[in-house]
Amino acid sequence: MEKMRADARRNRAKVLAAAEEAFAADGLAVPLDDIARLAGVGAGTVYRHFPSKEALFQAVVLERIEQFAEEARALATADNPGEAFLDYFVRVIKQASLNRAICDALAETSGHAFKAGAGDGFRAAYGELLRRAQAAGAIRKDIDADDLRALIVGCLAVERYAPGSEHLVRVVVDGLRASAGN
Amino acid sequence: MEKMRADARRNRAKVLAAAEEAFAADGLAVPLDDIARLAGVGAGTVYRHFPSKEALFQAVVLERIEQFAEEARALATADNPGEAFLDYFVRVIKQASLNRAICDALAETSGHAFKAGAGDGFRAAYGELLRRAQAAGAIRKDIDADDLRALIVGCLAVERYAPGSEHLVRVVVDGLRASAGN
DNA sequence: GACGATACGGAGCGTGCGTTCCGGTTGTCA
DNA sequence: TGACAACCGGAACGCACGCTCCGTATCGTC
Repeated sequence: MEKMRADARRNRAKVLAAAEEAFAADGLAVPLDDIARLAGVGAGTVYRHFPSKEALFQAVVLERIEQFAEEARALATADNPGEAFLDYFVRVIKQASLNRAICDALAETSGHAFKAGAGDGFRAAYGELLRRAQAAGAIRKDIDADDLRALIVGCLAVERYAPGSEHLVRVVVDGLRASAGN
Repeated sequence: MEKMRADARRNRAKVLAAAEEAFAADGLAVPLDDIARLAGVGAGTVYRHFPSKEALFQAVVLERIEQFAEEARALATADNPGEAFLDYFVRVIKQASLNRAICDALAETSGHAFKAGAGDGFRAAYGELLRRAQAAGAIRKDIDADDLRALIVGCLAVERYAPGSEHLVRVVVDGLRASAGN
């Protein structure tokens, strides 16, 4: 991984960049040949660097998910936990809706992808944000971190079905406030 | 359609029944050969009765959608428009979440399916329910019928990601109440 | 019962995609 | 600079699926 030949390292980077772009545009559905062509590389070269299309997808996506986790951790000490949480919730949805790779990754149910602890940092981070907002009395208490992820997936589906309708996310946000149900 | 041979009519019914079951279980993704086998019929026979897999899917799904529309029309004169609307909203989601064919049909974006007026009865029916509930001051006024459909699609995504979590639908329901945002 | 029309079944075609294989090329190091 | 190992490209394989084709079986009718 470090003592790679120069061209190998170069090609690996090109593949990653191409995959990032292609997956962002069309999600996991993009054919691997398209990624290879976009990278200016043969399909075999992709497989020399990544054991499968799925692995390449995860390599691209995990980095981005980790960015989300980082953002969440930075907000963990915010003055207003309720605001911080809701802003974060909305921002994640807005960002993810611009990137089909992230959508597909978050919606991944079968678990064969991020089961092995990957993405857990993300979960822990927004879970903490949620807990603080609930403790501050800003967010209803009958939901947990997993529920939240499900809601994010749902909002992404809404955004995909009716692009650019942020007021629908606001419906969910209003439903999350403590004043609503619970 | 009427002067069909007896076996043809029989096989058509068998195909429809099999398709209903298979699509309900796995949505549009189910291979057509599976439907044929389940119906005890060759693939060619399916194509004699339906020009394409998509057409068969619509034949199965439209009937069901029309049931939803009927239900909505029956509720249009209910005493409490707010309650009637929300109950209907929840019931549609609950029913649809048990049937992947319906989920796929409702989430259909590309429009090549129900564009030609099909399913418009459904839209009109729940639109009317929504309008009455809004007029009664029970539901926020910044959403329309299309928004509602998007929310249904979102709730179905939630239900698919986290099966059996009805309290998440309640989050959306609470967000829809007039007391929430608007 | 026999004949024409109609319908049936399932093998086969075309396509798209993930993955593998291998002859040729290129980087690296002595 | 020569030689070996690492690497590359892209043709080819296997598989799945939508759809078609055609020899055969079945139905309706006289």
